[in-house]
Amino acid sequence: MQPATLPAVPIERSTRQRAAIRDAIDAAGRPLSPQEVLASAQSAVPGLSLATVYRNLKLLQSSEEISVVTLPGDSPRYESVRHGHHHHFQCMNCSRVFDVHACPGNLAKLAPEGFTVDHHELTLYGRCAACAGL
Amino acid sequence: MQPATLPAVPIERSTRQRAAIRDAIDAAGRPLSPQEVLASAQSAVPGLSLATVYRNLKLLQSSEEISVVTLPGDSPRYESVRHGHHHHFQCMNCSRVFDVHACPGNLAKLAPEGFTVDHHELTLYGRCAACAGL
DNA sequence: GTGCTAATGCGAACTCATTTGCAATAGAAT
DNA sequence: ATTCTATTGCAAATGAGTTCGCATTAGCAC
Repeated sequence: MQPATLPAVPIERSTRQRAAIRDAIDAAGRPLSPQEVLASAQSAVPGLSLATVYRNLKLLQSSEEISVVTLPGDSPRYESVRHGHHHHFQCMNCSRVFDVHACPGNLAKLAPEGFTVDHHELTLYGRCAACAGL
Repeated sequence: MQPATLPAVPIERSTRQRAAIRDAIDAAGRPLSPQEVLASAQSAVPGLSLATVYRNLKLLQSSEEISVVTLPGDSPRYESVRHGHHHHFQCMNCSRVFDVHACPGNLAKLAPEGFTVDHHELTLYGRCAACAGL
């Protein structure tokens, strides 16, 4: 099930924490888990807490700056909404998730008779460039 | 991450409960959640408990009779190993999962340079035949 | 600078799927 | 029928991820 898009709600104030979280996600170029966001944003704001990461992930979704990426059997990742339609690759060694800017397309015809297809998710599994030799 | 295939372990005894669980999954023709397995198998064994469903799902995996289906952002489903390589469709209305016996194929080339692709998962989302009109 | 209150950090609390301890039940070999 | 122990049902316990209460801090409008 895909999360319904929340109505865009303005964010009241700008804080160092929020900026660090937003920057971490924008800079990553791949979907980050809350833990990865925390680790990355803590280099800008050392005292940053995981609760604040979660609160801001929710706010940034509401303000339509980031979107959720759910992969099979794994907890959600977050990425900038800038990336258009694309898919994901998960490394079987390091578990990191990468963007795949390609799409087989025209998948609606794969569905059984009488089914309507709204969207799709494709996940590739294998070794990322860094883990390929291991 | 894909679960490693466990070494096949023989099941010791045959019980009404296990037979009902196996039958429910074989008859479904689509991946069932533990709750769905419970509901279906309870028509054969009214007193069946969810703990027994979980225990048998694990056993039937070990004996390589069923396999796990993990969908983005949802808990695992189970299906008979008989089905070969295929994909899934999840209804956005009733959340049920159906098999899609088709595959876009040749997805390895979608991955970034230096990445190796081992396997893939594709999930279609939309309305199943029963929910299409709603 | 002052005041208002959104936002934060902390730890406790919660959710929900799954697992486990234990006494009772029931396959199946004898 | 007897025995051995795998299996079951129940309820309590787990575990990972996420949320919440509350006192404190810090944007930002004035």
